[in-house]
Amino acid sequence: MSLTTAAPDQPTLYKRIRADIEKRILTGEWPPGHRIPFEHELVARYGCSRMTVNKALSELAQADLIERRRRAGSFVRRPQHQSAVLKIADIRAEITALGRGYGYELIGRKLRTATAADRERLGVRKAGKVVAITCRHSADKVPFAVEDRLIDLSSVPDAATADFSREPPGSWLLHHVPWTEAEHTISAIVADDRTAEALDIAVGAPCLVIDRYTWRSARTITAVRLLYPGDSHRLVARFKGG
Amino acid sequence: MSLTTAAPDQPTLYKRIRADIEKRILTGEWPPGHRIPFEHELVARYGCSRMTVNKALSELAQADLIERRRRAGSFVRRPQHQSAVLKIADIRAEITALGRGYGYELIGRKLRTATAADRERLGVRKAGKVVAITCRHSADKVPFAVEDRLIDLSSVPDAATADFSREPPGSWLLHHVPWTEAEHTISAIVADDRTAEALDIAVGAPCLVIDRYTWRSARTITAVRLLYPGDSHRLVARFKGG
DNA sequence: CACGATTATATGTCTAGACATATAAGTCAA
DNA sequence: TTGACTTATATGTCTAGACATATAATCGTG
Repeated sequence: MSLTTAAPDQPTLYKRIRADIEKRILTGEWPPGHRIPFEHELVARYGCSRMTVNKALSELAQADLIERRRRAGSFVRRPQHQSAVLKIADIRAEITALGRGYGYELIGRKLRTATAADRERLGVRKAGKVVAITCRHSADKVPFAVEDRLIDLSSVPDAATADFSREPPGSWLLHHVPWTEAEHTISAIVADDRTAEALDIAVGAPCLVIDRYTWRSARTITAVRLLYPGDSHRLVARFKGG
Repeated sequence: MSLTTAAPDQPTLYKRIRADIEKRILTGEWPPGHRIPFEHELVARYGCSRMTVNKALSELAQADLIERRRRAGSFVRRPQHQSAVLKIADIRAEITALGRGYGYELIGRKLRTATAADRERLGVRKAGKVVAITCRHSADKVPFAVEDRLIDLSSVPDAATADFSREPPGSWLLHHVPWTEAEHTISAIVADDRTAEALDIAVGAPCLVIDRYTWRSARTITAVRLLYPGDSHRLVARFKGG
């Protein structure tokens, strides 16, 4: 072991500049609207080139913490309170992350020409073929969620022959259709007879509903409705901003 | 009007490079795991300096579309399906965005020393002062949501004297406490007597519940519970990734 | 063959310039 | 006072280099 103290593992300069400024914004020292120092002032303060401070400021602008205006300068933005990052994990991953045993059960699978209701659910015009799947996810043998899914076979032909009796359709799609976009709608209902039975809860008990509609470059892939017992399941979203 | 066609307003070079690569990833031409060309290859292809392609690749890495490994290269990442951006707007903004008339009504306001229940809800140890507020938001005179809020006065002393009879506490806090962090929990319940009356729905009807806990550099600010009629209100989240 | 040392290489960061461009601010005329 | 024109300036992008650093691949040795 050397006698000289090892230098603390300093982050790179541009990261330090970014962190310095971020701290002042987050603590309120530089409130919304405050003009942060010009690039050339930061260059002087940190003794580096403009590209270095530019990289720091560009990243802050990308994170929506500051707004950069030509000729005017860079300004602290007002907090962006309207968006939160909601973690919607794969159900299997969610359950195993809780340290519980994952169980999957296929309840029904039908291959059919899309009905009017199917077409509306998938948001398509043409009456192509679809697969309708109903299944149940459980944690330690206790029902965790029931899934009701429609897959558009004109976009994912392979789904017609996939074996969903072992593998959940969500996982299968994840590995066969990369980089989709999706829209989630969250609502609440009370359990009807069928739902109550599937989830092993009382009729009239609250259920949290997640409807997910997934597409890939303007092509519909799948529409899924997930029903969770409302008093047990909780979705947690964290975000930054007022 | 000139006879020469105006040049299309080209984006800058690094943006074009980024878009080119992004397109190949999103269309599946370069699937997850695919090694994208080395920086020096892109330099040759686009006839620019390395800093330019580096900027494009760095942004793709920041967006989690690619992973960069020293000595090995840059690789297309697997889709990050687990996070969605959930828009949780200010209720007033949400209602006016729907083109409906916003209404606000203060139901109750109490200033008290934190009870044990208050302390647990706020996640604090000490029994300081708090304000408890109950209010209702409506759209075109129809109840839209009821709010039940607790504000920690040791963090936000001004809230003790703020007038919440006209301004909703959410808006007030937004303008007085910038850049907080928050955690949302979403669940479902059925309406009890009081909730049913406040929302003008039937007892036993489903309600969507959002619990939001807000802090600022380790200091609790506020805890709020929002109750929405479950069959009418819908939260929409969009995201990218499988 | 297993394992440690060496080397090659792709990315990470940085510099000291350059020109482009949007726009705030100033100037001047109607 | 108002509107049109000019100018100054901060940011946006880019270059052609440089050295640092992590690590995949290779080489040597026991």
